[in-house]
Amino acid sequence: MTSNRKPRQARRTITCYDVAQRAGVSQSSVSRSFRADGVVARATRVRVLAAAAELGYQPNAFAQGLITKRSNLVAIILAKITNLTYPEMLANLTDKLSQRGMRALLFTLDSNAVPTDVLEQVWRFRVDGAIAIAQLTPDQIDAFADHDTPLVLYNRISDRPVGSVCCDSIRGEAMLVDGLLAAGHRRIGIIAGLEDSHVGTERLEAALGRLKAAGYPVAAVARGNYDYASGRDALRALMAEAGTLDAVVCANDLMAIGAIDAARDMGLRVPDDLSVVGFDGVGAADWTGYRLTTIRQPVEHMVSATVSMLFEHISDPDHPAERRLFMGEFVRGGSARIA
Amino acid sequence: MTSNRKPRQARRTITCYDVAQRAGVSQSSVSRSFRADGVVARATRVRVLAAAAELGYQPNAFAQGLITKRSNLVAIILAKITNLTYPEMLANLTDKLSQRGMRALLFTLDSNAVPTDVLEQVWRFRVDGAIAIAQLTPDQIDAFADHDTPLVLYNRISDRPVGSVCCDSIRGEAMLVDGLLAAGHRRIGIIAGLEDSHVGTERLEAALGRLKAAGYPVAAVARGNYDYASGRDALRALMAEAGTLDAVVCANDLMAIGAIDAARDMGLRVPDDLSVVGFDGVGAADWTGYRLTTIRQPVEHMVSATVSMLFEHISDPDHPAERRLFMGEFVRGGSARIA
DNA sequence: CTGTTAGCGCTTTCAA
DNA sequence: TTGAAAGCGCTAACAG
Repeated sequence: MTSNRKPRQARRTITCYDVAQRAGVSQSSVSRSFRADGVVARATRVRVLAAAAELGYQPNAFAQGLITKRSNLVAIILAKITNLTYPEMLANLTDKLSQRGMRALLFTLDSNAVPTDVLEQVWRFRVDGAIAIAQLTPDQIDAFADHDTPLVLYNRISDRPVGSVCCDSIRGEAMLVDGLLAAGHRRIGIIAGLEDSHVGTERLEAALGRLKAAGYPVAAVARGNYDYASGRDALRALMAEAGTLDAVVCANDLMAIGAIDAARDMGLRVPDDLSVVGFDGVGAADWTGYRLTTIRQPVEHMVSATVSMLFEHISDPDHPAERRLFMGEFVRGGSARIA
Repeated sequence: MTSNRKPRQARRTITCYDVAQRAGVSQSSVSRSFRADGVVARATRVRVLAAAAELGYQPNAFAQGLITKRSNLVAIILAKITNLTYPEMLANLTDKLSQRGMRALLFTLDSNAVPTDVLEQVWRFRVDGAIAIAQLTPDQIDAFADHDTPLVLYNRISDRPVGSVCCDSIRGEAMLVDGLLAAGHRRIGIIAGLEDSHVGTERLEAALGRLKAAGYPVAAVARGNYDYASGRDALRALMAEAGTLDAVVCANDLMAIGAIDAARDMGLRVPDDLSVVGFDGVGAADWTGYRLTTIRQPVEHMVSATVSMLFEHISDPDHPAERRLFMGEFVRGGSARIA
């Protein structure tokens, strides 16, 4: 009585030797047939590809990577995936990467900071490049240079020499604040983002500066963490502090939406009693319940730019670090009285 | 005059031989020191690790994978990333995977169907397992078996033997429909999802069946594609077709929110004039502007189950296919008159 | 406990 | 245009 257990690994892993044998060529011809630039007779390639198809052969990316020293992997280091503009961004990104033959190795982070063990994994996989949507320390950025790994920051900058693609917070906030002032708003509050985030501080500074320059300094400032509930809470705090307010400038759309709901809860009409503006242009900003006045980030273009920039660095390691700053699109919406 | 161009690759890639030399041990001792189960004298390991740290050495995952035949990679095949419950899910997923030493190789898809070239890449990278949040054909599922690659479906099922983790649409819809009926609703419309999606058909069937069984067949059905705008449009179509309606059952929250906004646009009060229920329990469902009555998927538990199941298959290839069905949580909300 | 040795599956000279 | 041969950086027997 023999056991019934069917043998594991009956189907031995198929290598290029199997294909070579079946096609009646050498193993190196198989290799050549699979590379676009491989020098092979057309007939040979056809025969090899046919044999490969019959066998269900796929080249082993690990063996390839080991010898060519190209992994065809790009690390995506993503903080706080809850931001509603990220899903769109991520899909776009993996799409653009795969168009260039690259796969996305995804790392998500709880916080904005990047733990060491994440970078350790990045090094182990010898990624060809990395895109960070998270805050890297200067040392960490230098580590990328040390590892000859091109890096591009998305909506972040650094004083280290590193490429970055951002949406212009300063001009965006300026448009918003100027519009509010021009429409006669005078007592303006701000719901700021986190202190440890680049856009957080930049958007706050921009709004503050613009208000001050106009001679109508900010009436009150509250901080949120970019989510809906924090926007709601921040609005209440703001009203409690300032007593009355004409308008509120929010560091992102989600908090702006929270602020609108809080204002309505307090019996305020938006925009009649209170104007609210956001930033980002997420999907929900368009909903008829909010029709948010905001700055829409040109996500597609920014992602394209990020990927192009990364590839420039991959193909030319001496390519100088560059910053690309995209202007956001003003979305009039209906949540603010703006001329 | 020598050129100033600093030599590329000055910093030759560091291998375990470099570490071995520096630590004064053999190369295999370096290898052992880096594996948790490696048999080495404590002192040796300390010396090796110190040398490695000084040199900035990290084991090459490709060389490791080539020889061990374990890539430590899990493919995540994700359709339609726009669904608002996915960001939460994705972050959760990569997190749980990395706790088990696995990295996420992310593939995003435009449609619900999975193109061949995506699977081709999955094979090339010899992933240790895969999680599909996308519709695979029976043949494609068989291909995973042929490649000895464990697979778990998330919120999808198949008649092929494959593991899956789902939220119970049938009992969820039943709770919703029963609640509506018990509260006296009689003319009930449905906004269904796409026909090619598993939850789409299942939720529709469940709601239809429950209504029919109760003796109050559906008043009207419209289809949407799960996004906000399609929910809005579907509600208008529904009202045009049915004339008047007590309640609308929507296949997901985003469409339910669109439906609420459309109803309000038509001057209907929710829930006084029209009850609206959704499904999923996304973040926006909680917003005070909507307070959606819905079924919340236990995303965290579902993700945990998915990852556990995947690892059971990875560690025991003979582990039988299993379906795990999680009950969603009824969220009373305020968008429906339910006892 | 440690070193030696033989590959993992592929790319890439180098000759033929 | 093709094949032979030498590794890429590592793991895993196998002796010692």
